[in-house]
Amino acid sequence: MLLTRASEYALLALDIIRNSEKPKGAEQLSNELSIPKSFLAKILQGLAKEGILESKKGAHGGFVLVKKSSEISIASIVIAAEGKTPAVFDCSQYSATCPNGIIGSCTISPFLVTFQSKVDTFLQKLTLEDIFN
Amino acid sequence: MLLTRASEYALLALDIIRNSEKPKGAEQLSNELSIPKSFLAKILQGLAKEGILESKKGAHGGFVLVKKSSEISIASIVIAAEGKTPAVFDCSQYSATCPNGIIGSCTISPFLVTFQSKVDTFLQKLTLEDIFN
DNA sequence: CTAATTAAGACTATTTTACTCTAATTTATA
DNA sequence: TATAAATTAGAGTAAAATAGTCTTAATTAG
Repeated sequence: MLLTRASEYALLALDIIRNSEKPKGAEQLSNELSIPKSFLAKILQGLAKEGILESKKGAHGGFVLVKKSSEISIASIVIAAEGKTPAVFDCSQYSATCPNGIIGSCTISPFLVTFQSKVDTFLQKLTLEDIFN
Repeated sequence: MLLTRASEYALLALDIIRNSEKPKGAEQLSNELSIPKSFLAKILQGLAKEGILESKKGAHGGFVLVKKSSEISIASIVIAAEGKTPAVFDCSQYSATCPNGIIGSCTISPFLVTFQSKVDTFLQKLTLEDIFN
């Protein structure tokens, strides 16, 4: 799977947050979505670090969107949620056992690069607004 | 990751097989590629079951291509190697814990369907010949 | 002050991936 | 026909990634 539950939860939460006037707390979101609170909280922290959400601490705190939905790419959300770009196939993690010995120089490398860039482009062009309208 | 090592090994092996006149054995392929023999053998068995390779048992046996490179889609190879279509995000495996309760009816479903179909189309249109030429 | 909330990070459980191992079957060829 | 070279099938295992939990600290509205 290219995406994990982190991306799923991030997108589901962002859809609620963008439709809310007031900050939404992690607990409230986890209840509305029926997903684990501590896991969601961590994902939301990641989105805040990447500047997608603003987090407000303390009573009546929570998370709010920083930018307009149309200015937030799905790529940026997924990267923030997963902690890395979603990889079609990650050669680098196998560097020690790469059959060819040299990452990026094997016969399938051109295919992988093309495939990855198709995925990247698709996610970069799509915005939060696009997918919920 | 969308693809696993099974797809990587399948593609690397197919590139050698298609350039060979005689059947190529699993052992020979695993030596040439420096990848584990028993794992590769299992992957090749999968390709044979799906009709991508023909397997010849016994002495001087091995694997040969059944069709022309230009008639073998990357999609069919990956499905044979992985045992399933590579999924962008697999809701069904989470059916018990789907936040929405009903698979395929949540707010992100349209996005996932579109994304998946982009990936499927890309892999279906590409052939073995395409990626090695 | 205090209750509500996020922040950070260590920890754990579950699932998937990436294999291995063994025993059986098939077949070219000597 | 015996034998060595090969695939076949399936159970088993080790390592890594995923999907969480838990605890403690920091912040802030009222």
